[in-house]
Amino acid sequence: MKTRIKELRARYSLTQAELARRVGVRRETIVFLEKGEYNPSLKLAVKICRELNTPVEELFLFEDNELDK
Amino acid sequence: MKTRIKELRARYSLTQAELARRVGVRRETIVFLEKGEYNPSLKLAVKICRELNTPVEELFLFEDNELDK
DNA sequence: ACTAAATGTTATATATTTATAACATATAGT
DNA sequence: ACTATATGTTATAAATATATAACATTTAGT
Repeated sequence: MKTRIKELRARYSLTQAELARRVGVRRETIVFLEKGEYNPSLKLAVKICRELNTPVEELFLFEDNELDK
Repeated sequence: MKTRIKELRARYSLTQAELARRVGVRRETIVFLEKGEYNPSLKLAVKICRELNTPVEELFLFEDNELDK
């Protein structure tokens, strides 16, 4: 999974720490998410989307073969 | 969290078992999701959305106070 | 070059999702 | 009423997200 969190976060001049604080997780969690190293809960994903004013499908990008099985 | 999975699933005449099969989880997982009893992974949420031709934000409905903290 | 702040890394613990299995109830067709 | 299929329930195990803490590296400002 790829994500545009880092890009959007920069656009709003938010630090990882500040974004983490706003959505109620640890900064390390944001680091892992930005690296695409894990698959957040839907609730966390939606919270981040709201902070970054971006729809879920635009912030989190799945390759096609990642979704079918 | 509320969800319209059950409603949309009915619209497409899919059983829980068939939807589960298509998105690669157990039927029980669909049951729990339809009851809003848990917060799926983003990947699972997106898979279900694709099967039901519905954007994430329309299939999974969070109360406002559920997201801010 | 120094400093402070931001970002990245790693290891371990805890919480929550998901799998599995077995059974119970409901619904529809005959 | 019987049967098959769909849905719901419960308990336990396994997998994975997230928390926590401590430290390392990078970046920006002075």
